Amino acid sequence: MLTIPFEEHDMMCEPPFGASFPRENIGEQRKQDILHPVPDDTSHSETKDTEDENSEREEDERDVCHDDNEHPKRRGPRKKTGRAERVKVRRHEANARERSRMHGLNDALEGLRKVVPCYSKTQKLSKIETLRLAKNYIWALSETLSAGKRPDLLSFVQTLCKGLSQPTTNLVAGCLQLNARNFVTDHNGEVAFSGRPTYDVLYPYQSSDMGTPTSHSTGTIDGTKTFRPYNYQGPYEPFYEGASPEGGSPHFEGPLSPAMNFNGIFSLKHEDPAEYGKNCHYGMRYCGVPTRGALAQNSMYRMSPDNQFPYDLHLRSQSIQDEINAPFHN
DNA sequence: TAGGCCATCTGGTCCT
DNA sequence: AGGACCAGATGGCCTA
Repeated sequence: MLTIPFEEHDMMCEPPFGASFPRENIGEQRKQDILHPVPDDTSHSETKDTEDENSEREEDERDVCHDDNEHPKRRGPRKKTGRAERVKVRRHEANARERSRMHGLNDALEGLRKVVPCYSKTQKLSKIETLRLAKNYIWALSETLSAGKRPDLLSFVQTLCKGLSQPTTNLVAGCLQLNARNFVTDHNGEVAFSGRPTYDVLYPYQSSDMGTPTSHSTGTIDGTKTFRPYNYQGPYEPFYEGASPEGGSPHFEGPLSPAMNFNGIFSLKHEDPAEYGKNCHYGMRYCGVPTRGALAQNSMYRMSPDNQFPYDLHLRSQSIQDEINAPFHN
């Protein structure tokens, strides 16, 4: 606890150490101190803690103490103490830099949280889970691109949840409107699906019957839908034969495709509406929102018959929606 | 209360 | 010398 303000250093530049000297460089507070000096006796009642707190300024003040001829004042035995204080000052500065650095790191991590499939302001992913999910997400998207066809949702989710804790798995599944109870993370971090397939719920428009939607995106997995038997040999399976997100990068045949704009591929189910559109260009439950260039005739992303996104699309603005819909009106 | 997560401090190492 | 980066230690907070 401070017992006195930072006035102790005055003694270093005033008698008996030397005569008066120019004070052009002192701050406003310093000037105030000069105008309203602290009684001398207070400096003698200073505690050790106070000395520590004052050390930084004291050291700086010593450095600028000069006599009228600009010669450094004699510091005598205080020099050793000053060196120690200098070290302490540097330590404080290093601590501040370290804090700042970690804040920057955390800011970047927060940015990462906002672009991985599951983001919630109220239920934040931990740092490690954010990194794991991001890695899995990149992996899953890479697999999708390399497979060149619509991803199998459950495989996709399994990939996303690989190595994640059960709570995070639940959160991801919840964000995708899947029944979290159906995804169980075992002790190896593998995610097993133990429920009914939800394929049709989230892929209402099959490639073979694009014009005959079988369900609506807002359907629930427990609803009375006609489910297509889940095929675990999804597009990722070949890559999981000895490979996984825990291993190396997926094998790509031929040149890598330019990254598609998957920003906002998943909805932010737990996010406040106000934040919903702010963090993603296009928020949706489960639907890639390719950019103009990415959406081709053979796109893996299926459209409803009226060329509108079938998956409960939430757009940040009408202009964005227009931008998305534009390619499909051509 | 134990365990997980986090922020912060701290000392060491490497680099400029 | 000083800054960036890293990892270990520590204590606080929260939750099951």
